[in-house]
Amino acid sequence: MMKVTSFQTRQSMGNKEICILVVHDDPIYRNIVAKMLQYCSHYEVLKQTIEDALSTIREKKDRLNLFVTDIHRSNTNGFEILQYIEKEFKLDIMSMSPYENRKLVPIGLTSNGNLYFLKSLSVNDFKSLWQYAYAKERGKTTSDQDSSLLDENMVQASLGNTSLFREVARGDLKLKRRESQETTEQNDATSDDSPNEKRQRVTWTDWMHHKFVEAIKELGPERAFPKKILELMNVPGLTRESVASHLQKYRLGMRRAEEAMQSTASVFGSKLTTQLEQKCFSSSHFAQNFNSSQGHHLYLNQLPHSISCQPGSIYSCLFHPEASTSTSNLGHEQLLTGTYPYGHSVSPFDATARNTENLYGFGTAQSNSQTGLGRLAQVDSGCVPGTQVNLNCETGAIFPGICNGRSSNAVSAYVGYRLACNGKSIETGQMVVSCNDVSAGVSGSESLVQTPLALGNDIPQQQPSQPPDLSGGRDLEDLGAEGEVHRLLDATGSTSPQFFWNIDEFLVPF
DNA sequence: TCGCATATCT
DNA sequence: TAGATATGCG
Repeated sequence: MMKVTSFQTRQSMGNKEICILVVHDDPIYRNIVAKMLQYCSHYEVLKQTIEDALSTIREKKDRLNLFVTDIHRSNTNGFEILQYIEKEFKLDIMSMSPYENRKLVPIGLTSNGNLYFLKSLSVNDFKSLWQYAYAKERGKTTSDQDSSLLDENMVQASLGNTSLFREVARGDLKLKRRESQETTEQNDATSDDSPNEKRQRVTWTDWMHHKFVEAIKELGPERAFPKKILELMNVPGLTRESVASHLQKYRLGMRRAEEAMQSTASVFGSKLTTQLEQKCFSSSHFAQNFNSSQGHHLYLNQLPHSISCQPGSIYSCLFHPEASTSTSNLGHEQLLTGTYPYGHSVSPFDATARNTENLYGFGTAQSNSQTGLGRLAQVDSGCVPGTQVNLNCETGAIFPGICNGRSSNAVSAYVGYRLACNGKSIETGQMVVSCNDVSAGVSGSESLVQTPLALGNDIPQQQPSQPPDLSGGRDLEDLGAEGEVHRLLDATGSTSPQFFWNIDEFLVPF
């Protein structure tokens, strides 16, 4: 696959340079966007108000490759402008919205082959924009094949958190692929066009890996050979060698996973889980909470970091409500695990449903799946190795003390956590969880607000002490499961990041 | 053509 | 620098 760098671009394009026009009424925003584009692409970037832009477009029509604007414009209707420019000048348009309004996506994408960003552009988006312009330009002059792959690279690189855009863009890509495939069917995409040239490095995007996994599923593990996978994947330009290489890595990951699962199962599955469960279930508060039809449960949506996801790895998270105000009965330390399948984060609850499908089964009792306690789950086979996955741990009944608090005051707790991968600590930290009185019978009144880190004043004064330093990656086995629990129980105080969470958004009734 | 070891790249 | 990807060989 063609990997675009500015050097290559300049070479391949000869004297022709990319020209991008940024149009925005706000001069500050205009300057920022233009500067970013210039910084990332080194190509000519013009910045103008819409009034000037129209004449510029007329003037430089042949040189312009990309038109960047904002559909939320104060004075003018952004969509009308898009339509006008597209019709008149047949330009590629990149539109964006500062608001995450999904309803606007289809409108933003009505233009032919355009991009739409749900949110304002990020640095990564900028880095990709000029590649898009380049790919488009190149598509005009050369075969569609490379540019279609480039398009996807760009899409991948520019995604950020805009998952909806990902879907839409991919749909668009698929269409393009189909079209280009029809026209280039005769050309064998896997053959080298120039024998002595080094093969371009393939970037295995989420999308490609997904197809790869789908192909393996279809063929079955025994018959999943590179050639067959390649055929099923049907990705122009992809070679059998690349697939073979990817398959090798994939199998290696699976093998490691199996081993890890076995060793981790023995540690977590028996000793630690049992011990913790006994503690939790012996608590009357916990039982009350658990039996409540309202099910007051706090969910920590996203731990304050993401992890590098490996297929088959088992991630676990041990929580410890460290301290609280007004509310007694904290101190349940519980083991919680999450499952992180392809492209998503799912809760332990989801994992139950998915377990039979594409996750490796992992022995958990029914009670576990309901509470989220003691669950161990595995990254499913479709997980893209090395991708950053947001940990999305639901703590479920982790904080029964808080949830069943009798106090009319807001309550909060410091929660220490230790993340482990395959039994090995990968991070420790803590966060603050707080909510209003949610004593029995009151539901939905929880009000946790995610607070920017900078607002230090909003962080309750009561400071826990230092959490244990487990960052050295010691094995659970080294410490012994019991020892590990005690270390966490000792966790106190820190200046590390603290978070509030809006649990209303994440409350899921049983 | 496959799978593995290892080189190369990023 | 490690992890991702390419390459060479039986």
